[in-house]
Amino acid sequence: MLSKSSKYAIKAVLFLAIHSSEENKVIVKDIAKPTNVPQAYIAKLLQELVKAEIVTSVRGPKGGFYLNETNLGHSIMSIVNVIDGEDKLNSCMMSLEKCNEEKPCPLHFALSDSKSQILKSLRSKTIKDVVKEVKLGASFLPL
Amino acid sequence: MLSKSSKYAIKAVLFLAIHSSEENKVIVKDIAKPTNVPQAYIAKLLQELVKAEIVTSVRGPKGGFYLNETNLGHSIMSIVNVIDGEDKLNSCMMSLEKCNEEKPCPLHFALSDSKSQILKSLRSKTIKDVVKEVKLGASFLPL
DNA sequence: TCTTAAATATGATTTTTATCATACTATTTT
DNA sequence: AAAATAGTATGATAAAAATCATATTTAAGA
Ligand code: FES
Ligand code: FES
Repeated sequence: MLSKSSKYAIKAVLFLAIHSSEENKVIVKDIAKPTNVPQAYIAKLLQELVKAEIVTSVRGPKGGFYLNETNLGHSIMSIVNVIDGEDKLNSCMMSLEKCNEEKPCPLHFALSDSKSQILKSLRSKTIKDVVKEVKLGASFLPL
Repeated sequence: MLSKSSKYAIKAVLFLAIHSSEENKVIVKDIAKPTNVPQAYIAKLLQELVKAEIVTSVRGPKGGFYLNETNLGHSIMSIVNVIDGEDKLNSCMMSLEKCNEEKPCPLHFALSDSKSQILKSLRSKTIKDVVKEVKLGASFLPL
């Protein structure tokens, strides 16, 4: 479904969304431990996210990572796109060049609707949206 | 989503379902080419499927692979289970031990319904069902 | 300005997945 | 019985994904 890397990235971003701010930056070590992701690995993923401007970083002492308002507006999908590439999730379940209604593969009708819904959901849900749910206690950050 | 191996396996099984019978066995070479899967690789996958009794094989000259009536009754999910293992598809999108309603991860509500539908669909659809659709011209085998 | 604490860049290693190769076994045909 | 044709078993290699390691850069603070 999602690569391990994408899952890690989402966990880290959501963790930051909840626990960080410009005045309250978080260093990799303090992201890695609670999210239960190998430190050096999440560091690398964070670098990609910084380049994609999904998270903000500051170097040096008192530095660390946080999400600013713009960052918070990004969709969950955008995280996946940065880490796994644009259309990893989008592709046909049976390796047709492109999944289409004119020449659907045998699994197309069984799966395509649900898959579209998943994509739609990931595209429309922003980091901020998800944080709101977590803060309301409707869902929980896994470790 | 599905591993390459699972996709290959599904393609091969559907190909057999459509083009083979006990009187009309198909040899690996003639599965590999039209399905566009490396021959030695599909051979290996087929062995697993034979062991799992999802396809039938006969050795020696005039031998090959085919699907009998029992084989045709298996679900698409059973193919995936044999190749990728039982709960690769089943797992939480954020690596919670087990995906559950009591302690849902932040993506649970966004995705869980659609995912359940996909699973349900893969579990309920038999090889025979899919073949029927293809024979009616409702869908097509990809290469 | 020097030390220190942080991210960043780069690349090596390990693990997993996919692929390739080859020797072996079973069955048919001659 | 021998030869030929099929799958089967096993393992080697290659490619990709995940993990680990380390040197470099940046900025704060003494
Ligand atoms: S054509 Fe294969 S999933 Fe759409
Ligand atoms: S708890 Fe994560 S998808 Fe259900």
